[in-house]
Amino acid sequence: MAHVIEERTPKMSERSEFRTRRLRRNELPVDTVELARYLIGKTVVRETKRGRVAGRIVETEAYLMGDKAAHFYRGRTKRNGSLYLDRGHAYVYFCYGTHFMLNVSGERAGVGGGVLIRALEPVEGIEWMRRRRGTRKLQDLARGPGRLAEALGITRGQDGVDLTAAGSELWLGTATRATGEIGESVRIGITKDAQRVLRFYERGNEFVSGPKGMRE
DNA sequence: AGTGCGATTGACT
DNA sequence: GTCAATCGCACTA
Repeated sequence: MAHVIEERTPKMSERSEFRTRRLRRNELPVDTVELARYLIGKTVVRETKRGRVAGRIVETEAYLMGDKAAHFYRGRTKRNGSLYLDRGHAYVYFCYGTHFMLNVSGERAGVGGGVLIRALEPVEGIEWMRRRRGTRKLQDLARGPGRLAEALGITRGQDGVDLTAAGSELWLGTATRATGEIGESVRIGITKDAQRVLRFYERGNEFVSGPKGMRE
């Protein structure tokens, strides 16, 4: 078995010496909008047999009760049930017949609320992200909700996973470094309740999705 | 049982 | 800039 030894010094984003710890449920705000802000700078970690893939959250959107753009606007259904689990559970939605999207439930059990994770700054397992995504370009690995899910190998199989449970295959971790200033804007790609300011992102971060004006 | 469409992406003019 | 891909699900009947 031949091994290729990387001789150059890895870039900061490729080092796996960062430290992160699984967030406990009682550390998560009990409010979807607060959670959407809180999650900026935190990590999403995916554990597989092959190893760990992780990224730093740089963009989120909140979906609330009474919000026409929310998947649970018309009530609880077979598909959206995970959005009614206690805060910190995964809701994975299959969209356009091609992409999965990762959300984190944001309220107490029985109340609907979700935070869509829209973009990650790759932190660990970058070679695995490249293989899953079929591109080398660091900026395109997890910039956008569909890309992010693909990079982490997330499918409906992860729907309902408790992101705070010990040993879960997918979890939320503490920040690996200081979080920058948080910007706000309207949400991307929706048509109903489109004027509401419920998108949050780390200002100036190159891994945030959307046009230039929505990243600064 | 049939239908319309969506919290996107990548390829192409 | 435009546009097709491609599927499950919720809604109508």
